[in-house]
Amino acid sequence: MIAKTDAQSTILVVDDEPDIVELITYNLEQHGHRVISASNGVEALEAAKSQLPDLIVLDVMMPELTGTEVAKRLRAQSETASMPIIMLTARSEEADELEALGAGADDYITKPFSMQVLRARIHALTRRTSSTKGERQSVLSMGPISIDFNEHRATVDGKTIQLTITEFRLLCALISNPSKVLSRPALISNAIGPGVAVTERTIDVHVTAIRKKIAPYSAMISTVRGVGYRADLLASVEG
Amino acid sequence: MIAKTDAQSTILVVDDEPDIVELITYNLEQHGHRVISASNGVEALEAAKSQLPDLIVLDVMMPELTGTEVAKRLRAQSETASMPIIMLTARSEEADELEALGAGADDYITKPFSMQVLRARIHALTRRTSSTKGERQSVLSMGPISIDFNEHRATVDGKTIQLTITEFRLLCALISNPSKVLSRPALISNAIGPGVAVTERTIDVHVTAIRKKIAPYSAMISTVRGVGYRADLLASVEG
DNA sequence: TGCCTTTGTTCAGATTTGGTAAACAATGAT
DNA sequence: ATCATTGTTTACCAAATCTGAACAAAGGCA
Repeated sequence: MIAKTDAQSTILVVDDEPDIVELITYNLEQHGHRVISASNGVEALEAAKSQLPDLIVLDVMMPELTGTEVAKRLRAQSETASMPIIMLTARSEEADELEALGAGADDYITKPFSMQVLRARIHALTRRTSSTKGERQSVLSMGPISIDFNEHRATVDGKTIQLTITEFRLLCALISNPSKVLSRPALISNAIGPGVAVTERTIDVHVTAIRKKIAPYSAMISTVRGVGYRADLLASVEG
Repeated sequence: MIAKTDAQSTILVVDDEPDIVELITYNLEQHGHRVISASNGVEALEAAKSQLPDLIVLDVMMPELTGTEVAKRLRAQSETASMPIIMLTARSEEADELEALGAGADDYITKPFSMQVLRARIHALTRRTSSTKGERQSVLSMGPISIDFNEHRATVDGKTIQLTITEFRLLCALISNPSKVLSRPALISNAIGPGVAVTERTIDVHVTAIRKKIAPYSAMISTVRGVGYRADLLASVEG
């Protein structure tokens, strides 16, 4: 989970101009996305429903079904209701933008646009949507503890502490979900590997090790009896 | 009343020009948002951490700490890492936009902008985050008592109370069914486990324990003689 | 009122759960 | 091959918690 990039997301590109579709498709594929396309609203709705892409890039001006209308219908269907939508348009009128956003679009870009900007916006949106984790930020901190994902290092009060891989991942999982209680199975799945069968008590052993190493802040990882563990700033205050 | 006022969101507005702050504040308040403001990056970081707003409107060009830098630091703190950020800027250079989005902003608007557009984008962003953040209703409240499932934590008048797992589940069952009487067998099935055989009187013991811990609101859990228990706001009013 | 049922409360044994050390296994380096 | 490091399991202990029993209190009813 830690090294997950947004690279694998599937993106549906909808435009009635083949050139535009091809341009976007090519560029996004170059950057590691899986791309499917549609050239009109009806196709777009079908593709969205059957393929469940992670994001839709949707042209507003299309014959028959406009992008706005497509967005509305997507929002009305429970399977696609929360699918991120970026609208493309040649017109930059404020009214158009309001209509698009009102129809349920998450973002609105006017043509001509730079592919870099489109990618940045796709990234911003998928980062938020793509499930619960995966802040790609390289350093994340919680009170006196901070973690550098890239360098695979953790520091307490600015001093580096020596964590093993498993301990590091466990601490990441806990700190990435502040105050949230994570069950032992969830922690195993996060820190050791999904589907790997290990005793739940293994987690306890690692937690003990981490607590020793983050002293004097060991209370930041609190045990929730019968449920799991939680990383929390307040816990250390209260004792 | 049981309904809470999270219908309108709290928004942090950050800009070093007082006029802009006032304009945005006034307009957003007119539309039912709660607004807090900051005039520089340091204030912004403090406010974001202590107030935990639902969204931040952040000017890029500020003395000392730039908006981009503020965004990066927010993303690096686990408490604020997933806070939605809309960047404002006077410049519409592509490089600026990429830098802002790269720093973790969710959206980017160039000045001069229309308040309608800003509101529409705020709406689009809060709609998305409020729906995806709590994968399931993570917090449930009834008067002074509230329960957070993710954090596995119950609070009375904002103060955390220490519940055992059975007490926690029992309270959940009761509060999830406001004013509804739950029989002891139903409570056993809910809080202890379906099919688990325990004496019905065990529930009484746990209810007693809960009542002590939620004092002075112990009357919120009322006994219905011969039937079971009920959690109810009104019960505490009449005392 | 007096009787009987239901509920409140306390308490102690039984049980579950978590902390930790140590044994054991696996992995990787020299 | 040997050793060091890390991961996992196991075992034992301590602590938290559950639960049934016992008794007191309250409520309902004739």
